[in-house]
Amino acid sequence: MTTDIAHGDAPAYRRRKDHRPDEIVAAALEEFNFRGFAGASMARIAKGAGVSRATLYLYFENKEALFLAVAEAAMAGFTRDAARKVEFDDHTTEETLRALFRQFYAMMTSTKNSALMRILISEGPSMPGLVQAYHEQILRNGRQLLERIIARGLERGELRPCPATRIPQLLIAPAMFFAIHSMVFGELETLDEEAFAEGHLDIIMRGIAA
Amino acid sequence: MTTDIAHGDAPAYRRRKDHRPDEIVAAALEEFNFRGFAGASMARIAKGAGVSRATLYLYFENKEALFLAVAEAAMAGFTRDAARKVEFDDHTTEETLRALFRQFYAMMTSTKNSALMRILISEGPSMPGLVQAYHEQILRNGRQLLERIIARGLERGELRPCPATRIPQLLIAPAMFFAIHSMVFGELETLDEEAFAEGHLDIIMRGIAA
DNA sequence: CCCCTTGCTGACAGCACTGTCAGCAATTTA
DNA sequence: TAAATTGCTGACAGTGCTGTCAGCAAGGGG
Repeated sequence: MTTDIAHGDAPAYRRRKDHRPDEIVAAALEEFNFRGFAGASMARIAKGAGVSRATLYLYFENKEALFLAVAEAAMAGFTRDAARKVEFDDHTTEETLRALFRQFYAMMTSTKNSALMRILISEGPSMPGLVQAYHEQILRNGRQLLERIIARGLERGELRPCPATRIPQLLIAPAMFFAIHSMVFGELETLDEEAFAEGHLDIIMRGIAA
Repeated sequence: MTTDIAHGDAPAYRRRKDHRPDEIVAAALEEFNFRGFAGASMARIAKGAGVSRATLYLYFENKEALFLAVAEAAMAGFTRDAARKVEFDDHTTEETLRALFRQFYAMMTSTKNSALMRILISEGPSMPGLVQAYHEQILRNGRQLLERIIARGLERGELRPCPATRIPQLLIAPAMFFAIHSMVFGELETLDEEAFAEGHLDIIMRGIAA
């Protein structure tokens, strides 16, 4: 009856102390993403992780601690991915931005980041600490990277000084829009990522190029 | 002790059949926005509306019906505001877009629309009907309006055919980004709406102008 | 002034979910 | 193989919430 390898005396459970946390966090991410914090049920998370409900409390103090662990893990994944730095010394600003955007679109549309964004938007008001952590750990670095690229572009005369070069968020806004649009309306109306990203870069480069 | 006008025999409640629904919906919007559907409590909504919990069930069948009424009301408000049509026959495409964007930013950053967006993002996965209604009632019209403006701009030779003119979402993406950014990070980092909108228009016009 | 209609409420039942705990059984050690 | 360790579970208590209902009282009609 159990899904075990061996026939015969099937054990009711296996002891797998070091695999549990990740499996629980993964199941929890899905549940929190779909139902939100309040709507999530520890029972469903346990089921998803293939474990009893009480086990969750062996690894996480309570529901909120598990939630924070999920968010933390998603953020860690984000910064880890972003650590693949964009090398831009040898390239034009356009080439650099193209590479950055490509990487950024891939990251933004990953299911993990979608979940993280949804969680931030949904639970932000009741968990300001989470918002602050995201802001400090992720947004700040992203903005600084962008500012460096822009500064270099201006210095080299490849970009013109304009309102947009003073508000780096303007440059990546369409990518975030795309991610959220896909997340919310993906089932109803699929935007072509390739075409969207290409149009995005096109409009940006024409808009800020010298 | 009651907050009534007259002293003396203060009535415990007043009968106000025709004011109740709006007051309940208003209180519910706030609660749903802050806590999400699952986290919202009918007791808190009742308190916010200055009414007993049982009264909610006189006007709305259950929590979900109240939630849908809230969403419906927010959407109605949205389309009503948008009905102030942008007259663009006599103006250049840039002037038209400028007027449209100004109106759009005002709408997007209103607390009502912020709440609607948060609700859509949070509860969308478990309430696909809501997403579809928003998509049909609001997004479709907005996109068509934009497409008409773009078509006229191309016709007049004020815009150049480019990827962005084929994906109208690209044009308004920064405004939606701004709304969500303000909603989530408004307390930590305030973007200047005026400057952002100006930069947005600047970059767009340079990007798609002929 | 008194009665009738009905908007509104307090109290009740039922449910789902969180967090806990004694004890079972999978695995390790001797 | 037998004993010790400990990862894991089923069952329990407690809580907060939704939806219901008999009845009170505000306001209108006679």
